[in-house]
Amino acid sequence: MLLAMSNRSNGRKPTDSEVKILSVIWEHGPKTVREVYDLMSQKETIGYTTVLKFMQIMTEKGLLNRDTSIRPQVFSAAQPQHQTQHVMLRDLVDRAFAGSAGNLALQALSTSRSTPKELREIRALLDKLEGESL
Amino acid sequence: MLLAMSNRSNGRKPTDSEVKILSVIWEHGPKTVREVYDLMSQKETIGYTTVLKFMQIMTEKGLLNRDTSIRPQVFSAAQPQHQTQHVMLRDLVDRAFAGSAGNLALQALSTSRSTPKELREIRALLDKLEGESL
DNA sequence: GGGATGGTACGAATTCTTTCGTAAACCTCT
DNA sequence: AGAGGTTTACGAAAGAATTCGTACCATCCC
Repeated sequence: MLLAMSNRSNGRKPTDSEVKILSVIWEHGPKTVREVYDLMSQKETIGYTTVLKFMQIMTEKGLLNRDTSIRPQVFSAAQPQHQTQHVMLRDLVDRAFAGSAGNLALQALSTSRSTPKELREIRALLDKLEGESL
Repeated sequence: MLLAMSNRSNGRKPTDSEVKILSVIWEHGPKTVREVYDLMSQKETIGYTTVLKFMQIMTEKGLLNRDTSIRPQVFSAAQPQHQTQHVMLRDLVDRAFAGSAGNLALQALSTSRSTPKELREIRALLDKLEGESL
């Protein structure tokens, strides 16, 4: 049986800004607002309270969890990275690739370099998928 | 040598609504506003003038071309489908997959069924890519 | 030609996203 | 305890994207 959706975020894809913040946390682990701000401002100009506001909104939406027991509050991703990626991928596949994930994968591989390791992993997955469909 | 970008659209990714309209035209070929509207309203509730407005904006942005010589004007995609897909893919890879297209492809394949034909094509592409990197 | 029908342009309201100022709350240090 | 610095909450402005009403224009048919 399915779990009721805990809040309005789960099915809905995060906005561009939300993904930027999630990326920081995915890469560096749970962080305070200031830490996220410091990391983000290396790459772009953004205000501290802007980052704060996003993280508050994301907490409301259920994209982030926060530990309010300690003082600079620490925020972590509420959903596993792969799950959020999956939501975004599905959205893109449906909207722009007529539902064909295979076609999307094909384009992704053909238009940008991948590492040999990734290529091996994909081949292994392919072996597995084709094995299943016999 | 490179062509100057004809307008502000080319590097910028289309909005969600714009992609919906592009998808219709990609799938069915050049269409009038009414035709696009008819196709879209099968799947969702949307007003005729809303669709019209989008198609006008998209024409300004250079996403669509229109033939004004005939009366119900016919709109066609100004960019090849794969190019627009590429822009969106790159955006997603950069924002949510830390730049790794291979990782994106892997997720796309593992989370949704692909047809045997697609799998064969991907394998062929893999062969080609790995051949190159020797 | 003139009214009916359908197409096109325009402008504006609405909603969602992004941005940040300001002030209140909290913590540290003396 | 209180000053000074940092963190958090709040609200609202600015900007984008979406939506549609209304009015103007073209075409078709009598």
